[in-house]
Amino acid sequence: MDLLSHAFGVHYGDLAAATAQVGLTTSQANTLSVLRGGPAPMRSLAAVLACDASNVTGLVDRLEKRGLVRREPSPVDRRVKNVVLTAEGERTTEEVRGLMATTRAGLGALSGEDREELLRLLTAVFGERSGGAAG
Amino acid sequence: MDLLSHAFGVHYGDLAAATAQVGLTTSQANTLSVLRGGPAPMRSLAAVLACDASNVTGLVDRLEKRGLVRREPSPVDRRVKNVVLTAEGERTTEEVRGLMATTRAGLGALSGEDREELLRLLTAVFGERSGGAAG
DNA sequence: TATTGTTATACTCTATAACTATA
DNA sequence: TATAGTTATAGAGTATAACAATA
Repeated sequence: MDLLSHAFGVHYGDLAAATAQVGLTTSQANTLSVLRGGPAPMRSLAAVLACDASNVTGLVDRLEKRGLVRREPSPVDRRVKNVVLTAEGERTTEEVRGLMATTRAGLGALSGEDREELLRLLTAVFGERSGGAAG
Repeated sequence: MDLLSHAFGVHYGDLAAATAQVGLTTSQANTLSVLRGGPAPMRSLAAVLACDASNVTGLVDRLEKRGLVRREPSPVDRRVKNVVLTAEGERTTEEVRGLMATTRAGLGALSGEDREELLRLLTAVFGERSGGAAG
């Protein structure tokens, strides 16, 4: 358990460094990561991000101000606003993913077998991965 | 990598839930966790927690206000204040550890062999664990 | 009536810069 | 001069409560 905590701490450091490198917070990067799966209403974002809806307003405000996302009115429900990645938002999202993929050298050093084994064990403990929600 | 992010997200949720259950934030719990290894000057805390020293002031302020830690003047350097866990601080720290140990059912369901294997792989990727710093 | 998104408010975390007491 | 801790300030994340528009 202590080892798990340590691993998570290291990973969080990796993530914070990668996102800071493109001028984002981890929450902002996480939001972009969710939107990589397609547009989502504010309310859905709040559910996936496991935070209050009022929080998403500010989060999207800041991302929108940087031109990374865009609010679009829903064609079917005038209460709803869909949040969409802009072209620059997509680019930035992939940039963070690229940084994360190359940061942790130890992961690349694993043999194919070991990597599969790690995947199996993590899935057994933490369940299936669903979207791209990073944390 | 997506799987790693997912696992970390789940683990962070576990940690946030466990700490919230005793009325702490993850940063506060993390601070207590570090102090479990013994008293530490404000400056050392900042180094271990990887944050600015000014930050630690507020962090310790709030923990002290709740009676979980205590500031003690260093006998050898009058500039230094050592932060020490109080009895209640120790109790709370162990409570969080207990909650974390029992929360993730999948971990307990692993065989002894699998657990050793997971330990080996995580160490290979993220390095040795040092203290009890959770994150 | 219920739901979506927003605003107002408050607390925590975080960093930078300036300050004090001490070394 | 340099270091330890604090304070002032600011921005970001977070939650609760109240609100307008829409369903």
